Amino acid sequence: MPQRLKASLAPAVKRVDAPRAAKPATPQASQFPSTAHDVARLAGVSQSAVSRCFTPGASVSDAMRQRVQQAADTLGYRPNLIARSLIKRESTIIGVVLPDLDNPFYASVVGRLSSMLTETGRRILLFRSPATDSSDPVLEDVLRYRVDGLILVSSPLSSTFADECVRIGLPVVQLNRTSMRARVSSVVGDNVRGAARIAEHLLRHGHRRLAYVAGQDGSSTSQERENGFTAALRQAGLTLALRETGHYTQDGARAATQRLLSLPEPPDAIFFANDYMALAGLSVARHAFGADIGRSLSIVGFDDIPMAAWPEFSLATFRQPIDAMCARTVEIIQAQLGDIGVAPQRLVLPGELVVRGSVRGGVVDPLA
Amino acid sequence: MPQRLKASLAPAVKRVDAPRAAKPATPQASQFPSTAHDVARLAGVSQSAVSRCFTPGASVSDAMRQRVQQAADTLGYRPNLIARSLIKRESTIIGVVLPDLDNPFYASVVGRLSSMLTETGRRILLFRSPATDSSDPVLEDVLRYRVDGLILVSSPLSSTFADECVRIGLPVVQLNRTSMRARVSSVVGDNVRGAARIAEHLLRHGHRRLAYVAGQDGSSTSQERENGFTAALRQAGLTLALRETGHYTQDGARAATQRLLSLPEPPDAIFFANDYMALAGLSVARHAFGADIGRSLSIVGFDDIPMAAWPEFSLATFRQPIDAMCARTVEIIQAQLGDIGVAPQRLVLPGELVVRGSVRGGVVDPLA
DNA sequence: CTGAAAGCGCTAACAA
DNA sequence: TTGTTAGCGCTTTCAG
Repeated sequence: MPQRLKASLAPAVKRVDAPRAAKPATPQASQFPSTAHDVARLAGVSQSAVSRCFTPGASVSDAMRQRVQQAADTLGYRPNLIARSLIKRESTIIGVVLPDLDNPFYASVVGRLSSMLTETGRRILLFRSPATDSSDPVLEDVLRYRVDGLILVSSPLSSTFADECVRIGLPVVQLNRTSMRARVSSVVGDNVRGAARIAEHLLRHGHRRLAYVAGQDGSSTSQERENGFTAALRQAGLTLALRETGHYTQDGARAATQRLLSLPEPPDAIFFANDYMALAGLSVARHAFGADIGRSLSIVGFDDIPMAAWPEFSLATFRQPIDAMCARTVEIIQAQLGDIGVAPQRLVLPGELVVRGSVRGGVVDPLA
Repeated sequence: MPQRLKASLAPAVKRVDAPRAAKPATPQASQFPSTAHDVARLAGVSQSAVSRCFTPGASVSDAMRQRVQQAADTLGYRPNLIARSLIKRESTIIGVVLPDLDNPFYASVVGRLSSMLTETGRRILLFRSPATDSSDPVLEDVLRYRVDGLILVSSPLSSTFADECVRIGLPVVQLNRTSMRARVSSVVGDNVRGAARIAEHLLRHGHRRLAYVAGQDGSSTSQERENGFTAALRQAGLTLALRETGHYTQDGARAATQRLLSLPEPPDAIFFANDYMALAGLSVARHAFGADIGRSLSIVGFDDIPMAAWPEFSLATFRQPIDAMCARTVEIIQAQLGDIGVAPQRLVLPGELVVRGSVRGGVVDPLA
């Protein structure tokens, strides 16, 4: 609501109860939200009394509360949280930065975070981090809003920026990503172990020519999964045969799959850095290359998004404990909110290998 | 950043340049964001000069700009948008209310809205509307944040609340939903026509026992689609054979599909109120009932989310112009922001029937 | 219990 | 061009 008629500034002499800017004759026409002052005037009480009536633990007489309540109702008064946060130094809004809402995993994360944060009266202010560039400019922007906390979903964080957040006492949590250098809390699934479990399963079922489709180079998540995967291969005396990057997009995954399967010696198993890519890859492999998924070609993802379980895909994957991850994230924010300077936590939550029909040895859906 | 040490309030005598609250000895420990005042002091200029340096069109000398810039840099100063919005009466934040981020259509909408709004420096404050109850309590909450505009994605809006928004001059747009009574702008696809096109196609290909799986009763979108569908049937001398409600959820859609296909005389075609439900329904029909999709049973959705085109589903649908819908929505917000009291618009954007393999007469993917 | 007054960090007249 | 000043709407001492 920008262009409110500018009230002609009062002269140097202070005028208590100065009349507000002239309002249009028609009362229903563009008015503006009424203020505590308006309510106070109507109720014939002080403005601070009004404030108290809207403050949980304040001591107000019943009579006062009545008067104020009624005046507030007739004026449609709603406390201005912007003004409140200025003085309370607490905005009740949490900045959430994420790369992409099209990935169901992220969408689900945001939904859960929103629900959980709402329980303590907080809201999400949404920001998108650029896929490739540094997200520092975005974060710079977030800070201007004086958010109470910052959650970076799968988004990068420079250590200088992390330091800045520490300096100003802003709780920050990286979710589904970490930074080696940045001294901030993070909550991630057990990427190394999960990827190793996947590799072991693949090896156990006779796969020898394995490919990895990375997400974004530079993403800790993708790197850890790759590390866990290749480490397990190494342990078996093997190496990663092929490697592509899908940029965490479905287009990227399709292109990567196409390149892999067009090779003279294509892989006999592909591990994608997440389900979102794996689904796209699986689909292309099956329909564009006629691959016999789960037999001549095994496909595995990571996350266990709902669609992975659909019989159309029956995608083997490593389940991330998404609920727990979100819960822990919110808890860390709360904890740091209450007690500044608590040491940053780096949580690694266990997941679970989910073997399905897209890999050898997987349970084929009896209904398929 | 709540518990800044409360500065002991200054005595009645006004003290210019009053010292701030004592800061911890360790400068890197919990400090707080520096203010324009801090910068001014360090640079040896007035606080308003600092403000000017961060105001695009202000007249500031180069010397001044230099001094201030440097001081600001060393202090890591960032203008407090909360404070700014208080005086500018403009928060640069847009409230977005939506029921569910799990539906890819909504997720995509939010992503696009976010991108488009970001171009004019606005951010999204996210709210979830309850699926069933009135969303008025949520909206009540939104208003406390003094958002510059309000976008309701597929969410209900009472006329009393709509009036309230008009009264306070808040731009509101309903996206993918309308209210008969509420006097607010809305942007929707051509639900009636789209549904009619779907019915016509189905009838033309010999279907006679048609079912509709509604979204949410009370949702204008679901109702319009049903109306368009049944109207087209009526025109052909038919009526809707069966009707279920899927509550816009995949579980609901699966249950509805199960009920329909368990009937002694199951439908030969099912029209789901959106793709999100249709995909789930299609999957269940195929795998749990062995339905021959696109032959003995046709399935159609609405929206044309990306997955509908995947060969696994090849879901026939009516494409909603999601980009245009988001763009129009943002434009309306902008327009009302600039000129209060413009008449509410009710846009109905044309869509396009997308015939695919899930219906008779559909193109079967050659690669399938 | 209530009101007066100060001020959160900022912008915007206005005067110099 | 720059500094002074008066608030934006609210919370919070501090008196009474």
